[in-house]
Amino acid sequence: MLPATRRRNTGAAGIDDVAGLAGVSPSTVSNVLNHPERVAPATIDKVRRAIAMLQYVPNGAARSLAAGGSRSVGLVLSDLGNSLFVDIARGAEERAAEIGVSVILANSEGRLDREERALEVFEQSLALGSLLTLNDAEHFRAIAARPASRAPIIVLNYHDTSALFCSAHIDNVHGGELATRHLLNQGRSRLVFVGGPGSLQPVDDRRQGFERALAAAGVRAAGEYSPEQVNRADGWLVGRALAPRVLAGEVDGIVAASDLLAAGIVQALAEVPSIDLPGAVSVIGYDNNQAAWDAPIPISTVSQPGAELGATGLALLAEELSGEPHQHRSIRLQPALVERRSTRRD
Amino acid sequence: MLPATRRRNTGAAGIDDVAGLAGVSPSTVSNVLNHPERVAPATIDKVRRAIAMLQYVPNGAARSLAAGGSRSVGLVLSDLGNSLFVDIARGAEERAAEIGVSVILANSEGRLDREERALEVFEQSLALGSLLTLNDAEHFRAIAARPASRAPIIVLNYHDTSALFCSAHIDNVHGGELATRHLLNQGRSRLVFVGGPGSLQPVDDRRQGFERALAAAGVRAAGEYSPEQVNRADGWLVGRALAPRVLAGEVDGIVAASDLLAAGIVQALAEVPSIDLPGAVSVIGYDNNQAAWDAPIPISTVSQPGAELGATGLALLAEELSGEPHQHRSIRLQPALVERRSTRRD
DNA sequence: GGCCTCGATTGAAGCGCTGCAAACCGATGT
DNA sequence: ACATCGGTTTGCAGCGCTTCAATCGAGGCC
Repeated sequence: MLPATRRRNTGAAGIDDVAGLAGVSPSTVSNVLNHPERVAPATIDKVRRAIAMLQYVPNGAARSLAAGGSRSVGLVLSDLGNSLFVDIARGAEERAAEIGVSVILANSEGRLDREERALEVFEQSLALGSLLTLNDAEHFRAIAARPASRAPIIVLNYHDTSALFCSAHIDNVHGGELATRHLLNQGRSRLVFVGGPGSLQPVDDRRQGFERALAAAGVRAAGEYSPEQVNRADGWLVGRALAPRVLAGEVDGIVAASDLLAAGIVQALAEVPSIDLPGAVSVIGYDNNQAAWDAPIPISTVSQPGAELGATGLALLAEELSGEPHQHRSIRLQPALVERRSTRRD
Repeated sequence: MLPATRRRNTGAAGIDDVAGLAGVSPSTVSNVLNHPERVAPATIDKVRRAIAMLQYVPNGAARSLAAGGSRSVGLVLSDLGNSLFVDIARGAEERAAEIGVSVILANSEGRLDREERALEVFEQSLALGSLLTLNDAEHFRAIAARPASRAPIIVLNYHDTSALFCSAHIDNVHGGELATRHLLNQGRSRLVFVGGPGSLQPVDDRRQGFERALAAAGVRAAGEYSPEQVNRADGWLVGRALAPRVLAGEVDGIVAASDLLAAGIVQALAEVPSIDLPGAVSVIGYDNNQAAWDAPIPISTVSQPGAELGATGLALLAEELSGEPHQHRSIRLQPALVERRSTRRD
């Protein structure tokens, strides 16, 4: 077991040592660090030199305590394996750098306990605020029910009407429509939707988009499938189940809620030699993951502006922290269709 | 621009409020939080109730300051897009949970400035220590040259003999041998190695393994290629260059330093109809990324125990923090061969 | 019954830094 | 020569918590 804390008195230089060496008061050293504009250039120089000489590293805890806050924001990601979240992190980091704060990350694996734990850690390290990616109503409620934290939370990748938080998300309903309309435009009319557990908001929204697009076109769905998960193995199973229906001409287009799912489906379908893909059936995925790119038959998909989502989240946080009178709001970003071979009818 | 700090006096409950409500002294509340064994059970109960009632959240900065340290460790990852690093994070988190600390992540994108910045942030938030993934000697030197930080640093995915830090890495030389021997065992003898910039230690080690395996078999290499990067596009270019040599029978096996590279090569080769793959040429990658799985022809690869690497790093850190007399050491983990279709000769 | 012991509790002293108001100082205006 | 005025610098009072020595009280022992 680790010792509860580090030893005190690590012999490291403190602000007083720097002040002594530079021949100024500790306050001046502090000012050099935090409000250089108030300090005469010559003094800044002296102090900087002393800092370098002593290899002084300010104690962040003391700083945060005295100042009442830090210069970092937390970002809780629900799936590091999904490039969407990596993009979110990149976008947030870029925007953070612009306004001079740093981003610290945590990985929740989509588990509520870990989401809460991460928020707690961020709060305790006095983060200015936290961005949290969420994808399910139950988690949202749990987070909303938490004792109001000191620092604001921005919810990403989830939308609701409660206005409890600022939030930003990508329009999955529209994304679902985009994918579905793409197939309809190619003359497909016997479409099925394959989505994971309906409790995941993004998946459910995509399904709604699917239905909406069909309704607009006056077409009836040829079915919906809900595997337990949205991964490749489940996609493969669904693909197996779908193969006979494709052969029977009952299904000529498949809208999948994720690229992994789509990749599994394509793989299963490709194993049946008599199925011509994409001739007889179009498959479209969602997310624009590497899986879609890499597939034997590159898979059409809907790409999400992850970096923009991260940047937007950070901007919302900055806005909320700015001190201006603030009204929670929700920003919606739009996904885009990416056409590849799995939906090309030559 | 953000305000430098949060407002003071956020009306949130403090330890004194809890103490007041529970009818004990602040010290006792602190003891309940940090040394419950010193407090009478009945008192613990009272205090816990008061904490819940007031939704008290201890101020981490004050805690860290007073205690001289926090309960979290930092982990700087160089490429969130590569599943190896995600695995490292998972392994480290799991091990951290076991010993009751939390892991905070930062993404360096393999850039030195960001590596340093992240370490700084971790230090300032008084992390117990940091794990840092590194992959190039220049960065290693820069980190080693840093003013000695308060908290220990463990280097991951890089090895050296300096014993400046504890470190853990995966034996890339052996991995390279594994890959190469696999091709040799299948009767391939005209092998080329395709690796990225030699400055990347993992890539260079894999190349060494390649050479060592050839030397042991008494075979001469049919060439080495060093694209700028180790991504798919560069792989594709190399594949193009290699195609005529494959057709001419000069090359019958390709050892690539990454799966992305291998995927690009396979793609380029597959575009030449007269090349039989894997009949005429075997291709093997490295990393066991999704790219290898997903490829039109699934690519054999070398899988790395990323989670184990992360867990090992955390164990080393715990050891170094334990206070026992400590000697820096370096742990080497072994990769494993994963056979797929790209090297199957039927 | 008085004295000692030991677990439980407490008061006070910081942890290292920042913010603020007061102090300082050379320059300017009259 | 003196009051005034910005730009600089400084001393002081905490930030909210932990720690440690000191205190308290209830048994236990002779």
